[in-house]
Amino acid sequence: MNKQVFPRDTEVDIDFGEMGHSLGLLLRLAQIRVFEIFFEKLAHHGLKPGEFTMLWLIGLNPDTRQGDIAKRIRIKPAHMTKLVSRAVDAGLVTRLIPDDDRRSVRLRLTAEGERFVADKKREFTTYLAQENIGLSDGDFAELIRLLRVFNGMEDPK
Amino acid sequence: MNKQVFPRDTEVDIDFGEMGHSLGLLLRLAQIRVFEIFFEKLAHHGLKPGEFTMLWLIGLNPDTRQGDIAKRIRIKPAHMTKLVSRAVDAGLVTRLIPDDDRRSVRLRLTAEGERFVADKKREFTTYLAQENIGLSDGDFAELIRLLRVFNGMEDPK
DNA sequence: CATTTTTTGTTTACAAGAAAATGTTTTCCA
DNA sequence: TGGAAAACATTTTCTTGTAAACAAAAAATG
Repeated sequence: MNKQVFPRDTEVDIDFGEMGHSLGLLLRLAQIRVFEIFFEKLAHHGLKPGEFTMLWLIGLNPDTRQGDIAKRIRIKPAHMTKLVSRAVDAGLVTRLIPDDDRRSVRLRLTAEGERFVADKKREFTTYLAQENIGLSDGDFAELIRLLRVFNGMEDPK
Repeated sequence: MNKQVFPRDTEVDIDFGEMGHSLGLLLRLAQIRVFEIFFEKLAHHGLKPGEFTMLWLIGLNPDTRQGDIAKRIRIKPAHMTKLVSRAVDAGLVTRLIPDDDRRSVRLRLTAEGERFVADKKREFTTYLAQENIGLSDGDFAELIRLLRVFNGMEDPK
């Protein structure tokens, strides 16, 4: 139930020195941790985090240009093309090329895509259960808040 | 100096919904942000974050097995081999194969490597100056603390 | 001891993602 | 208007990192 928080493997006891407080390194380690939990709990859906996020955003913002979606989640246009193609192939998304600007591509979920996102939504937003993260509710909320400020998504309180 | 007068950067105002509080997404966005600042300020050294971190750890923990270093910073053995080879080619690191266990590879910095790390250390630990991150000193410290707890590197206060 | 199993690192094949080049369509402006 | 520039998405090419197979050495086992 209460997973071990620190001794992940055979503790090798290597000194990080000041690097142990490097934001870049800490973010990387945290992200790997989240990935592990994600795949451990949600791998059976055959989706990767970014893929679900994209579907989610398309669902919330139908008929948005794919480039705008990409910009928002910081993925490159080239990569976005691939993700969208796969989602289209999977029957979850459709492309619409509007007549008033035939350069752009607008996206929306298919009926199946809507169903897919609705079905999975709960699981994908709650896979980080408290027992896995070693943070109190308050600390968890504070971590989210600070990251949001850092990312310019929220004003400091 | 201020905003563009012309319709630049058409901020498209895309709704994240609950995803805007997803730890995974927030970590990813934060990491991209840190990378950008890193390359903006330190690209001229021709080093990537992970490469410097590896040198740093070898310096602090001489004669450690390369696999143990890799484990600590969560990079895969295959990738570690490449990083070490490059560092050896660059004359910054030497491999030692101890007689008592000839499977393992121990690493240490060369004199040049020591000099390199010492020279760059300050810049690599302070590139995230306050103007760049939008967090107060207190919030920044708290963010570091929470990430350390999340990563099992520190007990909750 | 002899042989099986485990540990450790390397090599090879591949996938994810980014940069650069390309092809359209639209906008700008002389 | 008509040509140049910009906006978008895609295709191609490259880098980075991973997984899987492999090789060498050490430990375990009977």
